[in-house]
Amino acid sequence: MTSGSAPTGTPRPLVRTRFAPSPTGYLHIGGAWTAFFNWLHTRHQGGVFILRIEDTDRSRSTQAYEAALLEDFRWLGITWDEGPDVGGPVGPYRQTERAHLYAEYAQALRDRDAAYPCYCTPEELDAERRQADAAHRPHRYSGRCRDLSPVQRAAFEAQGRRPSLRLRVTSLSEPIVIHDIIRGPVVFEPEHLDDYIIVRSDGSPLYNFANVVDDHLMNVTVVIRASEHLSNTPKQFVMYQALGWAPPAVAHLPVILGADRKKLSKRHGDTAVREYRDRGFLPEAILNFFALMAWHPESEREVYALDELIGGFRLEAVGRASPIFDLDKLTWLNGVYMRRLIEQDQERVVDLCAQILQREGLLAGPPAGEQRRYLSRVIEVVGDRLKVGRDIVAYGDFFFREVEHDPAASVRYLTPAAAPLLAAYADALAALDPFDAKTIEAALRRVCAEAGVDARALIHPARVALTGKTTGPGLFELTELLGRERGLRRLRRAAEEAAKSPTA
RNA sequence: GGCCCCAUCGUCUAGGGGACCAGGACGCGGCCCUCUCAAGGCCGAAACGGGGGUUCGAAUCCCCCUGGGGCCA
Repeated sequence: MTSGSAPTGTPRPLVRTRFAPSPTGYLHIGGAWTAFFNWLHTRHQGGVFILRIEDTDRSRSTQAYEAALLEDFRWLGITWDEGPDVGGPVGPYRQTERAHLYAEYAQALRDRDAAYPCYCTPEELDAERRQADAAHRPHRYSGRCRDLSPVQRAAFEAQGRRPSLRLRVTSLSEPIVIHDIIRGPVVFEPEHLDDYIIVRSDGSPLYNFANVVDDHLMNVTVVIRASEHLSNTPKQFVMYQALGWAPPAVAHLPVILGADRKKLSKRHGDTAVREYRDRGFLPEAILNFFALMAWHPESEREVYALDELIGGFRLEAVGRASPIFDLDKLTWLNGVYMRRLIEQDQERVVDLCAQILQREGLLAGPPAGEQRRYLSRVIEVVGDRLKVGRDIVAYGDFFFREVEHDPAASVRYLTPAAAPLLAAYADALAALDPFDAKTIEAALRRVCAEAGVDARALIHPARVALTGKTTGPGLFELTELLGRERGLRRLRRAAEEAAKSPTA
């Protein structure tokens, strides 16, 4: 920034957004997507993105999950400017460390009589609800504690009752209109609101209260969150009024659905970002894929660099309909990025595959030296079959362990007719010099020509012999990499097996 | 059950009154390439949920219905 430049006119208010996860599990695809749209909008506007930890549910929140959350965001490349680890001017950034603030504003509301203590027991409230149900009326709190006298309150206290705190919702006849950036005006009739609890009898604040206090104190200017919170918005709107604060702008994103059109959950398979990481997905592919749900950048392309996404992002243009999570498309996109990476930054692919191979028990530890070069060659040979990291196992496991013949492949190709061909081929390879893809191919074709058979009659059995499968990398390349010794052993073993195989 | 949201190919989407007998992508099918599988190339099937309006004209605007979803209970 140039120090000499004079500011002109009113300074543009800085955009401040936040993502506020609960550390009760691993980062969810839906949460990551929501955070990403927050992040895109903020980076587009040159604003500040805040990470706030909503850990008020102490029974389910853990430090381990919080650490995992931060780790997953870092892995994705979603960075925050203020948060529990980096701090910031409006901290702390963990709700459990902000208890004094909720207490302070709860007291302020009480002092102003905008909130009142409610002594109803769960049983009494339950009875109210059942009555409403029986009468087929929507249940709202009766408000029986709304106008208790000091004497009545003292009497309840004397009984040992601990009050919760309820917001006195001034029942205006005016509808509440939320101007949602994505959805436009959304109207809520006030009679559906009741005096809701903002602090439990144990003193812990409820979501709609803590959230409002935090967003306001953290100067959040736009709340971008999933539309499952849309019905909470009028409650919060009333809260802002009670506190005398101006509410932030809101934008409600649609909810990501599974193939059955239900909210994406564990039933649909992997929903944690971490699981995709473990399967060998690339963060840049995931973000690119995220950008294609409920939004689409400019042109008729699917692949976008991150700075293009930031440059072109428009919150108002985000779709209102819920997208279905399409794993096929993510996998395809990951393949696009993987192929590019093999060309441009193979070391990253090596690291990715190494981790997966270790987890599968196919590598003892992080590969170094000769082993690393070998893995690198395996990746080249597997080539564009590698769409996700895990494919290294599906296509290249035989490079790291003994072959196991797939039964169906064995029945089909390791036949008595193939046995002499495999044996002859093994003999030919034994004498080969040099031992490379080119000479290997020539040797195979020679064996077939001498036997008067099509090359396929040997190629397919040889692949099964060497890899155990009917699909995979080119036979000659993989044979070269496997090496003469292992190649001969596998071919001869397969030749024996084929000779003993019953004729079809 | 109450409140709210949503609706273009199977899926992600473009489109915002005439440019649309609706474009792109994934997936699917066929062909080419080829030692298989991928990748790549070419071709193809595939959608405006229904009904009323408004308008000279509606995928686009309005209403109703239907369907789906979310929240609360």
